[in-house]
Amino acid sequence: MSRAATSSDAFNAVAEPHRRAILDFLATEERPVGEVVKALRLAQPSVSKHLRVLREVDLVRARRDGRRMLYRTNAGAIKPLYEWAGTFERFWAHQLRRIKERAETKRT
Amino acid sequence: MSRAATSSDAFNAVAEPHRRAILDFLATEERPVGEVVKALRLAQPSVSKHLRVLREVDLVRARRDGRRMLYRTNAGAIKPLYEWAGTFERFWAHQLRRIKERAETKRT
DNA sequence: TTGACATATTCCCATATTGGAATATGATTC
DNA sequence: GAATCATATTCCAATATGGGAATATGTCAA
Repeated sequence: MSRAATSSDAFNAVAEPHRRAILDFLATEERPVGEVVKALRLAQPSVSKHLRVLREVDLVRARRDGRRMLYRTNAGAIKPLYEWAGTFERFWAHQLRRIKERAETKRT
Repeated sequence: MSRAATSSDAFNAVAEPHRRAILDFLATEERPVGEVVKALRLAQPSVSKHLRVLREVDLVRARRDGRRMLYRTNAGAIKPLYEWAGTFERFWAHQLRRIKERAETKRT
């Protein structure tokens, strides 16, 4: 084994800037692939591939609509990420406090 | 150009599970590399490499203490991630509401 | 200075990843 | 069924990544 087992999880999926853009774009309403292509100015296969990655970790969901596929962001799948990051909130709050205190001390 | 320019940002850095573990471990207090090695049971060079990546995006900070280097998580650098994820909060809230409403409807 | 300890870097390998081009699949309409 | 539209998949090339082993660098102690 030469690399960590492909942890295809939400963290991995959102590491790619284009994929974050896609999630943003599909957050408000479902849209066909073609619109993502136009909006993000990416090649169609590229978009399909990103959507596949996102779908595999349930960050987007899809349904067929005639010849089109409608995708939308499944915001719930972003929550774990939000929660992980949130566990650090108290630390950055402390940091701010410390900085403030240091400023006070200097001024005094 | 065959790959997206190495977007070495916080999103990328935290995509790696070991690096998230390191951030968790270094969140409460600064510690030398050796302790990270022991705690996470990784090889020392591996840890040094991960720390380098984390340091390059300011997710950890380091200072020398004699022969040791003391690292600690810079929680503030996680904030952008938290905020990006947070922009989806209202969507997952809506989803929950929708699900609840659907349940109500069925029951009625 | 030498030796020991702590950490960082380099080299190599295997695998993963992204984009582009070409092609395949699915669904609709005629 | 044939043509067409929309999307997905495959193949390829270039590059990135992580682990392991070996080695380099930096710091302290004697």
